[in-house]
Amino acid sequence: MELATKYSPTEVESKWYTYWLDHKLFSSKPDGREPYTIVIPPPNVTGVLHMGHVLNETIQDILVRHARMEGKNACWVPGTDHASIATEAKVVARLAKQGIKKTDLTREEFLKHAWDWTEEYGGIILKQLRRLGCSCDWDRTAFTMDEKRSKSVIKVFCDLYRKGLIYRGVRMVNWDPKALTALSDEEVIYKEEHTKLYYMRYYLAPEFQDAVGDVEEGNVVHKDEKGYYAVVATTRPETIMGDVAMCINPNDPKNHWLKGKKVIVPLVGRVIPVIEDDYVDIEFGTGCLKVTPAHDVNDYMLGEKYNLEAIDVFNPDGTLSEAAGLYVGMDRFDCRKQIAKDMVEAGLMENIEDYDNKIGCSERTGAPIEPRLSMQWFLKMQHMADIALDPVMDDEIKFYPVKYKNIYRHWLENIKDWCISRQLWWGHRIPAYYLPTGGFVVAETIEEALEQAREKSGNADLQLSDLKQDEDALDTWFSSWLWPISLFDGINNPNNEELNYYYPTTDLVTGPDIIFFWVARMIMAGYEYQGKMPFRNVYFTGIVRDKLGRKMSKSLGNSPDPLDLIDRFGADGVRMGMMLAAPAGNDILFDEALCEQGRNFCNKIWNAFRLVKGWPVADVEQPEENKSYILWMQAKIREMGAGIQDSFGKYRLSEALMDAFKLFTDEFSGWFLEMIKPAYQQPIDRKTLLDTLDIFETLMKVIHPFMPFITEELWQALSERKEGDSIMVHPLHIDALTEEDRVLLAQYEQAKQIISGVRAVRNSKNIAQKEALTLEVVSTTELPLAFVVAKMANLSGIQYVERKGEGSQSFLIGTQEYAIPLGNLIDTDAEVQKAEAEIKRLEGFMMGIEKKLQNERFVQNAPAQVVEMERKKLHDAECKIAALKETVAALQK
RNA sequence: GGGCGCUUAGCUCAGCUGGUUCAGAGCGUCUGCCUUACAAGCAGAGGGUCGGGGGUUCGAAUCCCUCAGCGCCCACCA
Repeated sequence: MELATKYSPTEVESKWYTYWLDHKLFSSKPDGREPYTIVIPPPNVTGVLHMGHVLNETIQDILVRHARMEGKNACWVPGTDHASIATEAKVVARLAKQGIKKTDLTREEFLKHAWDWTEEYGGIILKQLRRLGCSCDWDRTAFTMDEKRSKSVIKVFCDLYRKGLIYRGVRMVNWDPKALTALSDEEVIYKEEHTKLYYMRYYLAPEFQDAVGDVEEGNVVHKDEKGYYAVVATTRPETIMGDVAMCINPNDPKNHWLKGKKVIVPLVGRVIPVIEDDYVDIEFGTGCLKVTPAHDVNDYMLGEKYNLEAIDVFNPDGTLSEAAGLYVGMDRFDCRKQIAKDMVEAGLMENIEDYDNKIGCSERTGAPIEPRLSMQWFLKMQHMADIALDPVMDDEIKFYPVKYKNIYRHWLENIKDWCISRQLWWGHRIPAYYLPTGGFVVAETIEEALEQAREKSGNADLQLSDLKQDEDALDTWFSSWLWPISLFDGINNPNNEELNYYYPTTDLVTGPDIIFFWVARMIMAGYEYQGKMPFRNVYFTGIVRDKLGRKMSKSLGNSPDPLDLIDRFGADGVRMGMMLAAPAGNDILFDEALCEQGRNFCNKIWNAFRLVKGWPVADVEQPEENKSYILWMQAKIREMGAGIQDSFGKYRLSEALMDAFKLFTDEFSGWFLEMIKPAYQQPIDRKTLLDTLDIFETLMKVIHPFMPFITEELWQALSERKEGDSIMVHPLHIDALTEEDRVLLAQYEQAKQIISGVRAVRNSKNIAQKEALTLEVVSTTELPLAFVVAKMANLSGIQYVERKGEGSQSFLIGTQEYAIPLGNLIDTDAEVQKAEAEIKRLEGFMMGIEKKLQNERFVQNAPAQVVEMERKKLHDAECKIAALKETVAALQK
């Protein structure tokens, strides 16, 4: 059958993926083999595949398939994350389009919509992973909110509560006024913003106006016709309604005169005391700080310390509350403008300056965070940090690249308690139940809660309906942190067979952006609940950027659709394109041209296959040369195979791929196939063909982790295979390189250099490959691989001569001279010039070495072999110069 | 404001504990080839005083200091 000259991936890919699924080739069960386990970083259940996924999942698939080719029991567990904030926001937005407000729905009604949405869009991304070729054990597909995972989360919450690690309290938290929920510190992103610094006048209360009197040197006193006043600088004038004090540093000479005084909050008219605390930075602004305990963490701290009232002037949505008294109902930012305007008009604004400020924003909604006092649930983190730090610092868990160890340590050493409650419905509902008489109990089920409640209250008549469950849901990461355990049901069913076999998992592949959200917390949960690490290695990927280094974004339109790329270049091509650009830990500058290279490589493999399959076979004795070629190719595979294996061990996947690419393209296709290629219309002997097919098969296995589809296609076509058989269940064994291999490889290397030398002469003289040439070897020693050189350089003969003939163009490999008789094709002048230039260069080179060797300190201090090497270099250069001089002399005759 | 990392060919990067695997790879570029596997290919070639400056050393891309540029993480200066 005629095969097309171009490889077409589309049908091949869908054919084999279906085949793999039909024969459950990705499925894994505990057995006697060494396990290799990866749990997928669960993508958002409603997400769609983007380039970041392509990178991440390709790496995982390569690692999994590589482990499988090593004969390990590879298990890649897929799943999705309920992503509470993101999904709830999407559902809210969708309902809004239908004219439905979340507030008009009950919790149950809302959750019904959310589940509908999840079922409708959920799992799309998992389907897309199949297009990429991901070899996940799909029967294990999990969801962070499925029954087992939910039960695990609740169980862990109760356990931590019982251990006293979870507590409930009113704290200053990061409030997202758009999503209307509290966030953890990690969910706040600081953004540089150009804002204003407002200098506002706080007049002294009337009873202190006359008390100022004479002030000592160094005080900065403000006074106008309305009296004495202090100046406070703030970026947030809209919070003045919450001002309860003004604070100065006791050691600030310029504000000494304010000590013990009271001032009037501008516009508001409230009289507040001047307090003193050295928290205040003397250098900033005027050294006067307005204290708003309800709206700033530091002010809150001051409020606690000095027992000040906290006036919350905002509603949850960021509008001004009744408590503000002024501007009620206005948005906080509109209010800022308005208040500034009003204050200027009232003559209360001293000055307005431009100011660059960092604003904390919600990671999900982008809304500026409002520090807000509220009742929340927290997890104490010190204990968790204590158990999670050492394993990473001691390399029990290895990070690639290692630089993330430092970042990890810094975070753990400055850990703060984790706010785990979210004012959301989509998520795991907090298993706390409030009693009608006050207080609450925490239990895995409402029945247990009732029991506890009856005991706690001493009221045996309490009914289920008397209990009210906490309205809040848990932070999404409170379920993700259990993922490596909960996927094997290790929380509900401790010490089960699966858990004992697959846990700890082997590798985790993820982005450094979730090192605290997820990686660190999984390590905590791993040690807390299994007493063991959750994974042995963490491979941090880079961020996928466009080829100009810009982040991929919808607004820039620089983010290609992965499925479109797969359609155009094939999944194998896209995988290779992505990996070529992806050294570990570096950002990836993605360029479509790399996928083109991947596609071209597929085509190369395809055509090599066509060639090999097209040869007629003869049952004749295997020629000696062919034996040699095969021994060499096998040695080459052992040599480069070791390098590839080494790269895998260091997670340098782009290097492993590059080596596999070079092995196939240069060594196998460029050299080996050309060596064994029979003469025109001649058959190949059976033994050589079989050996070649065997080598081809080995190469397919080497490449398989990177390009699963084409390698399966060709592996299946290389010989008769049984139904259900696959390349992936035939492990790849590469023997270690032997001493004989090394000798043979060196000889072939030399032969290749001679061949390239001849080709270079051809090129410079425009001599076609078809035209056979004679090679003169200026030596009496025979070339060890003359037949290789003769075939590959198309030589009609090799002559061993004492000196090269007239009209021969020579070249040097090391110190050995070779020449090609060219008759009158030689451009004498040019050759002389070239030779003389080279002589000059070598003479300069020699001078440098001589100088070095004359330096006694060098000869004394440098290791003997280095000195010896220098002497050899000197000698070689002398030989080369001698040969070149002879050439010049001959040319000039 | 603290901490970390990066700067090597036109582009993307490799160069481990200083010395012939030290100046490399892939892509791109240039030249020549439609040679019966592949022009999505083959053969060959050019291209970098290893960010600047200083130091240590017999010897520095590699170690130290410093400057410049870029990037990341953390942090309550309102």
